Amino acid sequence: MRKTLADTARSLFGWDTLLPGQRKALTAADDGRNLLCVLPTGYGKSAIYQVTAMSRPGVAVVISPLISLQRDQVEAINEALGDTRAYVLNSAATETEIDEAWAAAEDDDEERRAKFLFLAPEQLARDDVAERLGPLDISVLVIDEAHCVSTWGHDFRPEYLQLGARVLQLKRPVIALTATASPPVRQEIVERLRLGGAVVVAEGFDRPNLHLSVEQHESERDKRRAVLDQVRILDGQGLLYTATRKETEEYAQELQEAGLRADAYHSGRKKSERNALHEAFHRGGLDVVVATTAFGMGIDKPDVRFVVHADIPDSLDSYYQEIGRAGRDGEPAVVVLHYRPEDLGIRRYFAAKGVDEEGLRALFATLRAADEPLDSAGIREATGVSQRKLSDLLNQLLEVGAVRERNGKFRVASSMDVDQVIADVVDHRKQRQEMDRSRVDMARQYAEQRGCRRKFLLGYFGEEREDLCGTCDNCDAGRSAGHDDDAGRRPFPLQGLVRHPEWGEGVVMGYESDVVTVLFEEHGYKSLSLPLVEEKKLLASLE
DNA sequence: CGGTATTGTCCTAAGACAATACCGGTGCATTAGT
Repeated sequence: MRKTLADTARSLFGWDTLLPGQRKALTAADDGRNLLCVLPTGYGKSAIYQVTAMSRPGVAVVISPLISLQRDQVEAINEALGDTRAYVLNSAATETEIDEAWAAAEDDDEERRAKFLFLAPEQLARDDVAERLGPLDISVLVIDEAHCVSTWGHDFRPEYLQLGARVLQLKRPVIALTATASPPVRQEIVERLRLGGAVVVAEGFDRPNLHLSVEQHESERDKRRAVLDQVRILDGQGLLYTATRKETEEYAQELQEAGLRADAYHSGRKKSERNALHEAFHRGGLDVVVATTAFGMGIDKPDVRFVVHADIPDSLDSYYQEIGRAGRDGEPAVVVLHYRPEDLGIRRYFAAKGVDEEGLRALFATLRAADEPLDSAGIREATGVSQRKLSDLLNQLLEVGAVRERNGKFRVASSMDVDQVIADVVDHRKQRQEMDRSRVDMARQYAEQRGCRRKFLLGYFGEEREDLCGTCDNCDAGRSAGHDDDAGRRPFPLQGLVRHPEWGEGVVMGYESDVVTVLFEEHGYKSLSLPLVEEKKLLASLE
């Protein structure tokens, strides 16, 4: 380890020794390599980019998804440094604050110059912001919560998919950070962010202090009663996740009536109420927060004693992230999923997204009619669509190769037929939907799992584990051992490449009993019966 | 896709059941109107 890095780590964070993952990550960053860190919260992820930024000249540009997180991080950094060197650029900042941030970033004096500039991807997507950042001495480009590229970029926050273009423009090394990313999500992050030659550091998925279990229910009524009874008796503070806002309110009310300090959290509540709830939960003033997926990022309360799900999440990526908020102090914590197969419906519904054919045609026509490549401001002027909508449409056209981007300017790829483009986009959407639904299927497999749940979960994240965990419901009941007995038959290596006559190429993700799960690039996760695979020679190894 | 609320149907009437409509998650930024 280079002396300066070790010194910075010690003086800034009091780290005398570095964990292996930190050492590897810091060394790669110090060498100017692109870096993707998949490390659990509490592992010191933020410190990795902060140490890197402090040990070299220039300003670190940090992309962070939530304005409230940006503010918290800026305050934490400035307090640690005893000086104002971190700034935000977002819509919540006043004009004066934004002017100050730019002035600090552009300051000639290295001693006074900003060391950190926090912004949301929507800001970086703006042409004027990118142009102003261009000439700056940027030390490193940081993408925090990088899994958002994959989970939000495709529809919800399309500017996440445009980060890759900015990475190429700014030509600076990137540090991407996340606490959760299964192997295919890692691959997508690296590809979308254009992290050529990236060093991937992924460690510490197992959380042995979390006890995992699933309770299956026949009717909605039975499930509700079981969830309420359970949350009532669980010790300590915890989280109850539900699929809808309405459910959060209903559960919260019932729990209040049962005498618990409970409150509902979802994005429909007022900012002030959300902040108050956050604060109350942190200082121990609430027994349980009943929440949608809105509650999560930025929570680092160490002593969350339970995470109960009243509805199954849309993927194991989400599930792992949500249960990962329990037991960060290393003390035992309880993790329970209440499952009804019917609950998968709403997840499949959310996984379906339509295509705005009219919008695509209009945008394509505008680009085709232009004499020269247009930037997004130019396109908006010509079409009148919002930045958000434009980003979404552009993503879809870029994805199928109908439009090309260079230095923030867009042009139509030559000789593309409009109807063909639309058909391609629709095709792509279908593929994406198939992938998302297959992720729901993997969550279902976890719920219906009869073997060791931890083994299954870790396998999903690419961590093979031989022994049974002994701290899940199936291990407790002695089911796991019998179930995984014949796990010896493994005709294809884990993570090995295979080909299926219908689904094409895929990667072997795991074995369970006599079923092999393969992730196909274009069709998502598929589980195949091994006897059938062998009889019909359905998979060919490409190793 | 499934749950829930609303409307429709049966015809002695009221209430039971069926058919139908509607709704559902994440946040940035921006803007209109107090």
